[in-house]
Amino acid sequence: MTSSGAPLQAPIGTHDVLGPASAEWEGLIATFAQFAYRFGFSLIISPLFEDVAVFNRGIGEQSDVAKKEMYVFSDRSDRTYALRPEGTASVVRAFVQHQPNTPWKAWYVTPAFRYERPQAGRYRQHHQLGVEVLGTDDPAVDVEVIALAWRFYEALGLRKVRLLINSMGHDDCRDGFVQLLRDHLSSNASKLCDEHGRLWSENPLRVLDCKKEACRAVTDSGPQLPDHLCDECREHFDRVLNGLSALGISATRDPRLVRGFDYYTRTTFEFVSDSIDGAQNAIGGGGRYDKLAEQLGGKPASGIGFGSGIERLLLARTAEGVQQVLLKRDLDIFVVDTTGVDAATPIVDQLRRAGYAVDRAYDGRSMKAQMKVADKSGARLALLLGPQELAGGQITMKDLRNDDFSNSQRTFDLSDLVANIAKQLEE
RNA sequence: GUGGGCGUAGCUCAGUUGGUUAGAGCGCCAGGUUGUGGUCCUGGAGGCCGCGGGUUCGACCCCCGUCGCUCACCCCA
Repeated sequence: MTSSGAPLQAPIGTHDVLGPASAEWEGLIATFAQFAYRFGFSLIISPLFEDVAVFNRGIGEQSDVAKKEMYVFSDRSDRTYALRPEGTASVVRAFVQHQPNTPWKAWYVTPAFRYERPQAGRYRQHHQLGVEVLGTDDPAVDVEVIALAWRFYEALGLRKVRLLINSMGHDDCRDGFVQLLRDHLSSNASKLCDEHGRLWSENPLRVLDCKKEACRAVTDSGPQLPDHLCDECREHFDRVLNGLSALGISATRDPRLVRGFDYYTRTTFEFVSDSIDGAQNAIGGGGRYDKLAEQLGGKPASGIGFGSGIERLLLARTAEGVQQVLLKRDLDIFVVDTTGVDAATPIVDQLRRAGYAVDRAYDGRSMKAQMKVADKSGARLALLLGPQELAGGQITMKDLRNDDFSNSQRTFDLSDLVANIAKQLEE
């Protein structure tokens, strides 16, 4: 279990994002930032690790994540921290700590860590982007948060996404339902699947989520969550459903949808991609958490949010064959210098200060070699500096996208450089 | 935590019933006379064949272990 001798590599279940993949990531994140901005959210950056209590009290000590998937560690002063396993708890902790004016709308993009066996669409470090709204329980906010996710997925080109939605109820009605469910499970415990036959009493709601036939049969015949909502919760849920419907967002009610964290109340929802085979088809999810701020030691404040896994969004995009380019980051100019006196450096600096994206070759390679690099860089223009140009105070500009080699370049005085480039790039 | 598949150059992969200097394509580097890219041609660099042990005269190939990758179960993003 040591790393001695073996070549260093990224830890199990983690990966480096580089090359074309990083451009896709950059585009995805930029797109989300744009949507968050349009919807009135501001970016929040909070610590990657928190006092372990933030997560234990947040997502629930009985949840699988808290029990066996968290990266917990002690620092040199023996404080116990955990790497964030999800995005919401930290944001709510920050809300409690700083007490910003409400409603408070924050968006984030962050790594999340869970100690699990990796497989397709599941990693020990994955990345989420999401939003949280605190300080209001207006159903219009539920609708807005879901709509943000929905419109974002649309912008990514995803078409095979389904929205599943449920209401967990609030305090009393939820607790009442759990009691009924507990009674039902208790008298049918022998019929449950192996795992839940043993564990149902720890967290009865989880049994609803079990996909095994045995558990399904038992829960089908038992109490149903939607039948036990109080009048207020029912009205809230109806307003959410109506609001979505008014926006043309179709939601499928799923009474079994309880989600993995204990903090959810009322609205819960999940986005699944029908293009992804296998179990990792949830590309996003979220819900309302009206007690979480209190659980983290703050004043009562309602909240709702959603998070989406970047890796799974990309998986879904690939599965759907989406070719859409989200972000173009082509270079404007590539500078080739064969003068031997590094004439490129001040030119490159001048052009970058003028706002152009500029790169150059290094190591004094041959003009042919530098031109090949220029070609591969994707730059629109190449600037050539050789002994001839140097002697005459000139520079040669070549349009790399012009197929006609003989007519693709011209030489002019260095003092006319920026003006000529501006003109050329306009075309 | 449990099970299946796989680990040969930077990447994708060949490698004949175990037999001598381990190959290809792509990429990379250098050339193809006079300072110029995308096609083409030539040459070159680059591999403890994941790691350790075993069987054998001899192992990339067979056996065991180990590490890693991958897929699935569980759960989730």
